[in-house]
Amino acid sequence: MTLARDLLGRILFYRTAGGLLAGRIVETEAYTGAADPASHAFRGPTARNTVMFGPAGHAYVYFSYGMHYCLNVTAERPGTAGAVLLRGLEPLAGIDLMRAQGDHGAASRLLSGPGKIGRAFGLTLKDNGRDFTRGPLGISAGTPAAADQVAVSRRIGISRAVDFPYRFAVIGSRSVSRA
DNA sequence: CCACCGATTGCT
DNA sequence: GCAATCGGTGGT
Repeated sequence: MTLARDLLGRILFYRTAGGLLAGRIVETEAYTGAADPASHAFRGPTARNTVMFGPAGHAYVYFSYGMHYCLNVTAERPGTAGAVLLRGLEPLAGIDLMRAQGDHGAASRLLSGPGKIGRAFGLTLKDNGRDFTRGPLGISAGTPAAADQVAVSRRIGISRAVDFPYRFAVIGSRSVSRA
């Protein structure tokens, strides 16, 4: 849970063949396990959510609505499910490469949503399970968001556990998926 | 094997 | 407000 808040302000990067892609994390959501009906891990381990039950600091990527790939950072120790969905980032590097994926909107909106992050970064299931401390995907320190810059609210797009205050966003950022 | 439905997005 | 699009999941 604390990871979701702590990731705000940090830098997600991806070293691709074409160049470096990077963005400042400004919106996240926490998902846990058996105590969280909205989590993919709620009903226990399955082929899809295996990574959520593994060690912290790995990428849990899932295919959504038949067309989007969404990225999470695992948050707990082996055996305990937990992940943080990255929902919004402010583009920092590789904006031209992100646009090459087909989104030609304003730069500040290229990564304003979990599906958009997957699209701009070219994420697929090949990225599922990647270690953020090793390999092309990583997270660097950045400048952590101050407590008074963080808004806590309900998660978006779920139908169960709708009142859990597990969404964290940097106040005022134009790269947050929605107000 | 089959039917349901979603941690979304973009257009009407 | 709603269609697009399809694999994961759970029940028959």
